[in-house]
Amino acid sequence: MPKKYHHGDLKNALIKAGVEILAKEGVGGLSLRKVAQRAGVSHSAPYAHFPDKQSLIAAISTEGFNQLYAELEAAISPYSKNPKKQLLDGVKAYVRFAEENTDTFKIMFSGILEKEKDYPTFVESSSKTFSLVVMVVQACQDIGILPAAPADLLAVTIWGQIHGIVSLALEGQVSHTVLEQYNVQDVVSFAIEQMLLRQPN
Amino acid sequence: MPKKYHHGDLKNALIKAGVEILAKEGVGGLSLRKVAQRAGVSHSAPYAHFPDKQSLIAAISTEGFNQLYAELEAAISPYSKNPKKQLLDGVKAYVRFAEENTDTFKIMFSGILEKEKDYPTFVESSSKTFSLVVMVVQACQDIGILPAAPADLLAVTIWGQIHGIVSLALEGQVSHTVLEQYNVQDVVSFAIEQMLLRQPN
DNA sequence: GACACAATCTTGACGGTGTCAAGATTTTCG
DNA sequence: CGAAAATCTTGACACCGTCAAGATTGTGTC
Repeated sequence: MPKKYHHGDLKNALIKAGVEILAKEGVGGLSLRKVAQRAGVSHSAPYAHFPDKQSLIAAISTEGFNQLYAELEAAISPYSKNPKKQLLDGVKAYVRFAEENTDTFKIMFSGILEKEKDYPTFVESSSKTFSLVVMVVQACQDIGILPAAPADLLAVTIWGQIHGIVSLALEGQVSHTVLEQYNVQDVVSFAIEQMLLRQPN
Repeated sequence: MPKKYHHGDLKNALIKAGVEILAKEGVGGLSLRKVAQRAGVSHSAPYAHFPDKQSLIAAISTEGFNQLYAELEAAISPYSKNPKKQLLDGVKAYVRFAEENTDTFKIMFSGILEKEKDYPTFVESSSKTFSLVVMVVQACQDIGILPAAPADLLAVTIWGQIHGIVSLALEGQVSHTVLEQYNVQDVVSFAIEQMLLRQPN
């Protein structure tokens, strides 16, 4: 429980302010000075907690991955005995997260953060999330609805597919021919069904 | 053939300068003023040809899509009687383009351009490229190596998959578990093979 | 409890950025 | 040839990330 001591616990307030600005003004509107102002401190107060803007972005992205992890976890955990539902619901949760947090999603995946591997907590949050995907994929392989293959390789394939469709849709790259008839969730559901093996029942 | 009249044909020189800066300094290093300087004109000369920075970015992205289209076309056209090879080689060309033009690729797909639909030539170039994918997918369906489904829907699925894997890899999001053992081309090839139907021979 | 030290925050400055207005120069065209 | 339009320069503005110097507040030690 962080108590206020000087002005409050800035670090987190700055991250929160960043997320809010991101949601309100988009990636282009995110500046250190605006974040500082929204947190009620002067323009270079953030430098007591983040060495530069990239660092703040890394923190916001990390927060995003933590939230994504939590939502995936929540979508998956009720069905530990039903891997197929885990896969379908997990994917739905992923799409929902991207749609509801468009700009956080962008900042997490669109290369705005330039040297990801310099931020260990970011790397950890992101690979923890990936390991969730691997687990579900593995469970699906065990019951024979996904083909036999290295689980991490297959996981990249599946995650990549969902991620790619969502990204293209977010970019408005898909709209004309397809998205007028289907929405993103539908396209993604279709994609996953294509990957599932026919059950030999 | 654009002749020099005042200082040369700026518009194109600016686009070219932009691509070069992009390749040399990355997305973060791209500024209107640097572009102008590299083209040998003063800092606000670009405003005679582009209303704002977004417009220049749109032009660079459009150029990128034209190049991508050309490379896909070149990879595909020799095999008009072999859709499977068209699909595999097209995908390889896509990955190669992303790897060789990392930052142009980013600018094309990473939401840096904020209102794509305001730039008709951009929309046209991008959807022309998409239509190539649809064509190949349709040809593959005709010979029964891809499942029956609306061609554009299936095309989004496949393009999305390739695009997602490439994006995640470019972001360094995949490295730890997978990319140490496989490279991007391998992962993508694996993904495509998963989608192909077993021939009933 | 006092005091030195460290953490936190403010103020002010620097160069770089996108954009606009005013004016200079050049091309185009009637 | 001359007027009008296109092109480019100069200069200014607000905003940005970042740094240095100093003020303020909390922490740990005797």
